[in-house]
Amino acid sequence: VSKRAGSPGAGERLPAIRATGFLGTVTPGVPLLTSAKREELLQLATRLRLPARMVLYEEQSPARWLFINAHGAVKSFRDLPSGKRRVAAFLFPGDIFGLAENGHYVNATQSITPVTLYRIPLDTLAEVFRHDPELQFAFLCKVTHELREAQRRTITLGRRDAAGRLAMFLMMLRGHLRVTDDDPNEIPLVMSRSDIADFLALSLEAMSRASAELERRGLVRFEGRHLARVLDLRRLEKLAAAV
Amino acid sequence: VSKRAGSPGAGERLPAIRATGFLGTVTPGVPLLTSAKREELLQLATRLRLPARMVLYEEQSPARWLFINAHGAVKSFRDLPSGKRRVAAFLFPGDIFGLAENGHYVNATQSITPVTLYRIPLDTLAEVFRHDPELQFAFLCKVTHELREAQRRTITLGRRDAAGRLAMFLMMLRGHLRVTDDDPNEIPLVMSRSDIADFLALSLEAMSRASAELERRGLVRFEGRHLARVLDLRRLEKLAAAV
DNA sequence: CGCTACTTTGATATTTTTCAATCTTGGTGG
DNA sequence: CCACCAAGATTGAAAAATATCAAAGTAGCG
Repeated sequence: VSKRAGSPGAGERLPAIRATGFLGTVTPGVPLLTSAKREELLQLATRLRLPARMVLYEEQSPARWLFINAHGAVKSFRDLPSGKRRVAAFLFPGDIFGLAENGHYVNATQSITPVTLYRIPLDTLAEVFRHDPELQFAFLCKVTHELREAQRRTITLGRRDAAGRLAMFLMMLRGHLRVTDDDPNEIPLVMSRSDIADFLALSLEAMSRASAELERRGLVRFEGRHLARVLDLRRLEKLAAAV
Repeated sequence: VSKRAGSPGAGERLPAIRATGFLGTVTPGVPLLTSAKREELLQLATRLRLPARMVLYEEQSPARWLFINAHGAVKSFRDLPSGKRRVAAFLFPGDIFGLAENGHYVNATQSITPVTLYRIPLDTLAEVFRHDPELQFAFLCKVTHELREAQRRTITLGRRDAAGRLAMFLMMLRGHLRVTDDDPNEIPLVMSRSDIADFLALSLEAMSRASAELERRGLVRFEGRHLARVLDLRRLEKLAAAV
């Protein structure tokens, strides 16, 4: 088995697709694809390493590739006529993006950190799906997984209170931590406050006040701009769950 | 080709799956499944006819079937600890529901009107997917389609103004009208105001005031509880698009 | 060390929620 | 056929929360 384009660093190989099965047949935590299948996918993909703040594609531009995030963070967003911006999703390693609608991307995407991506031509993918049901099934599970996350988020946004929304966001990020990460109470915040505000549909100021409130109540401490330390998980969970 | 369980009435056959492809290869409006494939699906499915207000399954209950809506309307929802209810989706003919997470349904579902559903055992479906990539692909497109709708909704909910949210909802419903329907300006509202409020994450009162505002501004007239007549499509679209 | 971008804080305005009461409508039974 | 009932829907007034506008404070980076 040859490694293409040199030896990727740790965490930069084609990652397991992050998802849980929808049939109850897939055990959580078990990768959806065997390593053989992943190797097969690799043959189709081009690896890209890109710096932070790079626009991957624009809203409504013609869709040619599907992307798999292997390392780093990407945001998917839309700019509204009013000048507001809504972040549709943050994409972490193991996440897929670039699913299009009638041949056009729906959201714009931009790297937040330096990223490593695998890029697969959509027509190739369609062809592969025709011949490889197992591979397609992995994608189906993944998209289903993302659909559930989107629905969950819908419920998040239904909340009135800014602090509760932020709590849900932090718990969401915490859920994305790899088990290998050192301290599960340290939540890295790769994105800016402004990005979080756009994600939670809050004004930047409301977002800032919400984080101040979480600190005041002793649930979380924000250490610098890029780390949230959970101080009282029990109460943070409770706040995130409620409403 | 035999019709099982007698001759279904119009609109109660296994419907085309409502979706647009994500590869740009599927022409909008063209059914994802050939009639042969639909017939194949039929062999696996059980047809159910149920009255209005029937609970199809509870939140977090073990998932055994996937459902395809053939006729009528269903709501998918979650009840929150506070007693509030959030409607995750309204499901119309051609919609699929019952995608589970680790073997359990995520939302509860209830029929709004009398419905005709096709029910397919999940394990059967998994088996079929293994052997029939084309059929699986139709489902993949459908789930992708629903993911986009969920993301769009996320943006809807990000709006502050109740009237704008209601306008977006009405435009969404209008998009679901079949081309065969008589007057594209008559939007049937099968669900209650309360359901709409739960869908838009508004209080019932705010919902009511929002509809009053749309009427006052001459965009829509609500004729009885179950019909919205669009009076000024241009301005309604504008209101729905803005922000 | 200073610039620039990002973030926080303060005060006011706008909007929605909440609580309470009234009004409609559709269905039922006398 | 009509009156009544109950669920659903509307309206009003006060309370709570976020948006907005404005200004000051921080931190990262060259």
